[in-house]
Amino acid sequence: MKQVLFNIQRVFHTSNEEMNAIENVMQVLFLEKNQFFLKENEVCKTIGFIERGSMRLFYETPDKEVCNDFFFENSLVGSVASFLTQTPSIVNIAAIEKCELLLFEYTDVMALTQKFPSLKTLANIILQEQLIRAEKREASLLKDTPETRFKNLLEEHPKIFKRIPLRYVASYLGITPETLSRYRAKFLL
Amino acid sequence: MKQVLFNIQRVFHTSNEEMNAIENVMQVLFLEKNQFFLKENEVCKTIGFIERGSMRLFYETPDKEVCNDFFFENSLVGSVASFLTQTPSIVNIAAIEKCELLLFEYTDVMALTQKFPSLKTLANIILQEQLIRAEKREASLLKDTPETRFKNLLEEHPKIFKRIPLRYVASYLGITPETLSRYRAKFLL
DNA sequence: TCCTTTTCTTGATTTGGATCAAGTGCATTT
DNA sequence: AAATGCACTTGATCCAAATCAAGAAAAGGA
Repeated sequence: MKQVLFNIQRVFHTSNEEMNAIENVMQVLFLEKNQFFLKENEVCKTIGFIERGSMRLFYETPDKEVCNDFFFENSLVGSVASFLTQTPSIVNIAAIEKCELLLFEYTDVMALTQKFPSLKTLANIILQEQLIRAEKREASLLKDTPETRFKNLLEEHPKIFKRIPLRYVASYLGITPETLSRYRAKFLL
Repeated sequence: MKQVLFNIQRVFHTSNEEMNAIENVMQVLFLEKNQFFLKENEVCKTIGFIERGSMRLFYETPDKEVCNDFFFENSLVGSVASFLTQTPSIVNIAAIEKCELLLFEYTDVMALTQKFPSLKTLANIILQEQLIRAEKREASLLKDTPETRFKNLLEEHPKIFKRIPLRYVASYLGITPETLSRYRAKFLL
């Protein structure tokens, strides 16, 4: 069984019937490095779970790309805002490494949660996690210095530095690659 | 009838039965200037609609307060993340001006949306707005310079400069009061 | 009202990170 | 193995905003 499904069952104790229903609507998608999952102004029609690989969420601006988030195995990927409202996305999402994704169509997700109210809990938890993540990130961008953000990221998600090109990490921290390089030197990384 | 209820009905065409149900569980709360609505580490047990007044959402840090958002008439106030999960909040919310709020308990909201599925649409829209707001703010904090953020805020929400003490606005923009003061002078405000 | 306190402004100085500019290391291709 | 192109590092300079330091102006309180 797919890793993600296994974890869903382990955490949410979904019934066999529910698991079957989920598996029936699920699609598998492979993405090559740098391939897009979602482009700005497109509606996010499917939500994905990452089985293997890593992705990044970013904004295009006239002069640069701004990287806003990273996704790894076992996490949800997509613009929750665009998916829920079925309106054009303001963000882009692309693969950093080769990825294997499990996809769920909007209509299928709605039908599933309609049929199995208990799955709504799962949907709600996902939503809440997004909100909490956004709240924390907003706070960090306002109250922490770039150097503090670097140290926090290093402590909380050291694997990011192993798997993600540093220019994306720099963008995520809101600094230039040069500054990130200097922080790394300073902290003997 | 309360302004907020009037607007809900106008936008969502809620039935009389639904409006009565809403009014029955609704409580009114008056807050004095600087009074807290929600403190860090408390669970956000009620969600409020502002009938009159203004409020701010902020974080405490060892050396300073960081203001993250403002609320005015006709908007929802509370930590959506804490309210939905019924877990301790990481933010504080307090009145800036005298406020009149309409309160809804968590259990009442759940019961209402259970009984009237159409009200879920309303709840979902509120949630989506939060997500979109957070997404945009995150993007702005990463990609815009402080001066650009100032100009955007001035254009989109000029009333903030009229009603909110400038030190809170500075904090919201992620700058010092001195810098905000200089921007204002520069743009002849 | 006057007095106190807080908030906002203005000026001088400092500083952290950006920018500009080479250079180094690594992978991919030929 | 040489050549080409990226990604990253390192150094020098510059600049926007922070900090430090007085004042001026508003807001509250007696």
